[in-house]
Amino acid sequence: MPEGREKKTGDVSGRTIGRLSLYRRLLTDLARDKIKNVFSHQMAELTGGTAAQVRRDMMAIGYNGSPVHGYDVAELIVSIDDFLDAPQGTRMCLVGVGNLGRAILSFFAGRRPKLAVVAAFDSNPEKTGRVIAGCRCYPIEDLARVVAAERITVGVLAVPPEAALGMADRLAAAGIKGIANFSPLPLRAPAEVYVEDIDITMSLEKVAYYARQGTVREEKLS
Amino acid sequence: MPEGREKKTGDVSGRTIGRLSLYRRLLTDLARDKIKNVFSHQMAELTGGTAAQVRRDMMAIGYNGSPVHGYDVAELIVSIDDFLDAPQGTRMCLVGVGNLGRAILSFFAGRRPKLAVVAAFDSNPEKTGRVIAGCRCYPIEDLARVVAAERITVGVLAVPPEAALGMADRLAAAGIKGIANFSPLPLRAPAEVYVEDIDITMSLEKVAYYARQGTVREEKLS
DNA sequence: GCCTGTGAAGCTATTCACAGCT
DNA sequence: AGCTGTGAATAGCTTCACAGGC
Repeated sequence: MPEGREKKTGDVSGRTIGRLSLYRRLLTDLARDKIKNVFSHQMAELTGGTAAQVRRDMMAIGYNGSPVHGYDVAELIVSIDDFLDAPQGTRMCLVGVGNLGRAILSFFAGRRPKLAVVAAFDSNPEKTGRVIAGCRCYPIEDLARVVAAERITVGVLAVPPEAALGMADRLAAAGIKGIANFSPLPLRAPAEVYVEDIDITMSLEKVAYYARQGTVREEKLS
Repeated sequence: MPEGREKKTGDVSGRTIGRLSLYRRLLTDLARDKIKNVFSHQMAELTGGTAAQVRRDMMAIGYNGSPVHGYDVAELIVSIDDFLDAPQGTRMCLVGVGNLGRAILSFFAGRRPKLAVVAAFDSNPEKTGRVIAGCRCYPIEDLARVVAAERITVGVLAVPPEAALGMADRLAAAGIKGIANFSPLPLRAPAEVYVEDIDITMSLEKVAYYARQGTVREEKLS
C-alpha cells in the first residue's frame, strides 16, 4: 500500500450509518438549544437506543469523547459530517414527480446543502419544463444528458411499479452510483449500484400485523 | 393452558413479516399470470433473497410445499393472508394531509381491502371537511371521536417533525395500537403501541453514503 | 435429479461488564 | 461517583448442508 492514507470507510455497518444520520439531526437540535456537551446515555434516550450502542457508533467513526464531559456537540457534528458527507456534496435526481416525489422534493428543498435534489424527471409532458419546489423538471429522454451534465450520483425512484425496473436500468446506464427505490418491489441492479429499497406498503403491513398482536414491542428504524 | 388453540403468532421476526408482505405481492403477480406453482429458488430470485431464507419463512407461517411442485401459488397466498391480516381487516387513519400523506392515501385507495385508510386528520381548516382520495378529512379535534367510531387501530403519522410527538400521544390516548411514523425522529410511545419509524431522510443519506464508496454491495429492504 | 424441511454452523449486531480516567 | 472505550458474551438472523421424498 504505497502512497496516501487509506480512508477507513466501508467497514461500517449500514445500521450504524443510519444511526449516524439520526444522531446528527439530534445534535443539530441540541446545538440550536446551545447545549455544548452530551453523554452517551442522553443520546441513547433521545434516539431510542442504548448507551453502549451510541458508544460503539462513536468508535466506528473514530470520535473520542471525554469521560468528564461526554461528547462535544459541535465537534461531534463535524466528525459525523466528515464521515457521512461527500466533501463536494451529493447531487441527486428524482425520477417520477407524483405525490410521493413532490413530498420528497419539498422536504429537501434547501434543507441540507450537502444533499440536494438538482433535477427531476417525468414522462408526463404536463410536468416537464416546469420548476417544482425549486427543481427543474425534465422529460425522461433527457435523463442521461442531465445526469452527466449535473454530475448527479444518486437517483430517487418514485415511479409506478411497472415503470420502476426500466427506470432503474436507465439510471444505472447513466452512471448513477446509488438508487433510493420507493417502488414496492426490490430492484435488481448491477453490482456497482447501491440500492436501498424503501417499501412503504411493507412498512404499513408490518404495523398492521403488530397492531393486531397486542403484546409485541417496538422495532427500531425501518 | 385450558381451552382454545393458542395462535402461534408473535414468535416471528419483524424481518420475516416484512418479507411475507413482499412474497404476497409477488405471488399475486404470479397468480395473475396464471402461474400455479413456484419453487423457493424462484421466489428468492424475484425478491432478492436466498432460497434457504424463503423456506425458513415458509416454516415460520407453517406452510408446507411439495418437493415435487414447490409451493402452490394460490394456497400460499391464502396462508400468508391468514397469517398477516386481521380477519376483519385493519382500519387506519392518516394524520397530516401534506404531500406525503396524500401520496400514501392515493397509493392505498381501494388497493387492498384488508388494509384501508378510512379517515384523515389535519389542523389546516382548508383541508378538513373535504374528501381526499376517497377519504374524509376531519379536524384534529375530532381524532379521538372518529378513531373510536370507526374502530381505527393504526395511525399513519405524516406531520411536520415539531408536531409529531404531540400527535403520537393523541393517537396513543385514542387507543390506537400501532403507528407508522414518517417524521424524521424516533417516537417514544407507550409500550402497548407498536411504532415503526420510516425515516426517509435517513434512507437518502444512507444511499448518498454508499454511493460515494464505490464498492459496497446492496443491503436489503429498508 | 431436484426439490423441501430443518438441525447445525456461521455471521452480524447488540449488550454486558469492567478497566481506566478524572 | 460517573463517565468513556472496549474485550467478551449474547442474541438474532442467515446460510450451509444434508436427510427424505418423488
